[in-house]
Amino acid sequence: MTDASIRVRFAPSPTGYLHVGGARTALFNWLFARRHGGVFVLRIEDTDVERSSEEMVSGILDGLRWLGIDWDEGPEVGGPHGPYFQSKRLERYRAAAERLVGEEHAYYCYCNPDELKAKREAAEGGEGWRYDRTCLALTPEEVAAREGARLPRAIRVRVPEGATSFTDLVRGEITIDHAHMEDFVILRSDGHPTYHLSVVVDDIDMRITHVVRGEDHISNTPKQVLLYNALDHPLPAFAHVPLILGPDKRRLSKRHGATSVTEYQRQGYLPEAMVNFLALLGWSPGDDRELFTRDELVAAFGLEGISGGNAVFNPDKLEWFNNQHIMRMATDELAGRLEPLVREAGLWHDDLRDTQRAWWLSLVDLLKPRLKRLPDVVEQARPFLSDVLAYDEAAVHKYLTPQMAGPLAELAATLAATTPFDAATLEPVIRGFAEARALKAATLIHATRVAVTGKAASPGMFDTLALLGRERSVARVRRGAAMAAASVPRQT
RNA sequence: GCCGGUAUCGUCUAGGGGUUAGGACACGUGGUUCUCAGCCACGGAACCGGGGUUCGAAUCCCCGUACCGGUACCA
Repeated sequence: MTDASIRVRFAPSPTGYLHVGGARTALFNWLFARRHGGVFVLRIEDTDVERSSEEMVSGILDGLRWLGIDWDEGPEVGGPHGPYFQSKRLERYRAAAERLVGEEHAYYCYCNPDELKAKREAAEGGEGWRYDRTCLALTPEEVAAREGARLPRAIRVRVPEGATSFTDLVRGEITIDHAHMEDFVILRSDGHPTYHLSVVVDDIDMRITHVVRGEDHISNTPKQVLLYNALDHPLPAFAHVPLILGPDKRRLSKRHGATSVTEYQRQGYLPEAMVNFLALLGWSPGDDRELFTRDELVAAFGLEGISGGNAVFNPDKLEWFNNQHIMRMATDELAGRLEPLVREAGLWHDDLRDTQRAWWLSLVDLLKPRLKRLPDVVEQARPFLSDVLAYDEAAVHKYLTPQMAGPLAELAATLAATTPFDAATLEPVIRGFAEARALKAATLIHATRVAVTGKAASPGMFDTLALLGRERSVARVRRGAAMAAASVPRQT
């Protein structure tokens, strides 16, 4: 088949928000489609009416959009093989199920679900029990009686003797003996299809060529293969990707902390970083590259690179990716993403958009390598954006000592006279100033830092002063001098 | 229980019949330096166990073990 004919899909069930596992599956499908110039379909599997909801659908769409995973067919964009909500395709499933009954690949089952459940539980340990085919053995009279009594009926597949094999692109050939497969329900008595039916009917209708999904579906695949065969339709290619686990190697769940993409968005992760990180969870380009742009991922992606084992979600590495992507992002773009956060913190003023724009960009540049997450900008930019300094008590005590009062006061005067007020000019001036007073430059700089930022850590002092400007620098150093003079020497 | 899958540093992984088993995160130590971050260098750290095949197994095969998944009128 040609590349352009490749069609893949992501088919989430809207019973929760988009979690990282689903996002990773969506990403693999999307990367595969984009790599081959194929089509990426988004389909909502909302046949479980009890657990599905509209809000969840929009949450999932938002999550995908945030990650930059766009779909060629699906909700909101439509497409030639819609509708893309399973709840709107019920007739398709019913027709398929009835067809299978007509062709004797399936049969009606009038068994009461509660009774079946009881039988199941009554069986040895409740495990391994298979449907006893009560309804397959029904005589025409018995069937007529049940129909006459208007008993609700489900449709079950008549699983033949034998075994089913299929080739998984990640794991090779997989075979399962039908002895371990019961006559599974494909249409519930309420007329809704079960997953096995709807997924197969839709994948056929939507011309899906490659089914790329989580490993949790691997055991279900033989059932679906049976359905493809019964429906007389060729199989798509299957690729089952490993699952994402928590640090305890258990399947990632809420108790491991944040599991929804929205949560990571909220915490200040870049979608670029999330995508990069997720792509490398269970997939490898085959070489030593780690940092990828979206386009580079598209160019490098292939199903062959998917590994077999499950992968533990490592938040430390995600954070590293985030910092790396922040550093690589164009300053003006980063500034744009930072703005809402700064605004929210009450530190924004509109001059930063026009007259002060260059200054704001310089600040962002300075902070770039220091941001692990976007919100880190608030505390780090605060000394630059506000004149209300929150002095770190320990830092004040350590560096704004009485003996620094004099030097700081003099430094303020020196700064007031330094021109131009830029880092290159300030550095020799300040170092010379310290030397002239037999002070270690470091000592003076530390004191100046606390005076000017209130903290023990900040960007380089000369850059900091330059960015602050002469006026604010002088005022803050003066104030620092006063604080130093007023501080009580450590008693020992 | 039964069925299926997986197994390389703590974690993500590359590799794969003969390699000093490579990279990344994290960690540790240095360096750059005014602090922090970043950056650079260095370091510790792995082929689940047992059999077999082979001149040679971490790699191929079998068994075991562990873990994950499935075993529904959930998806």
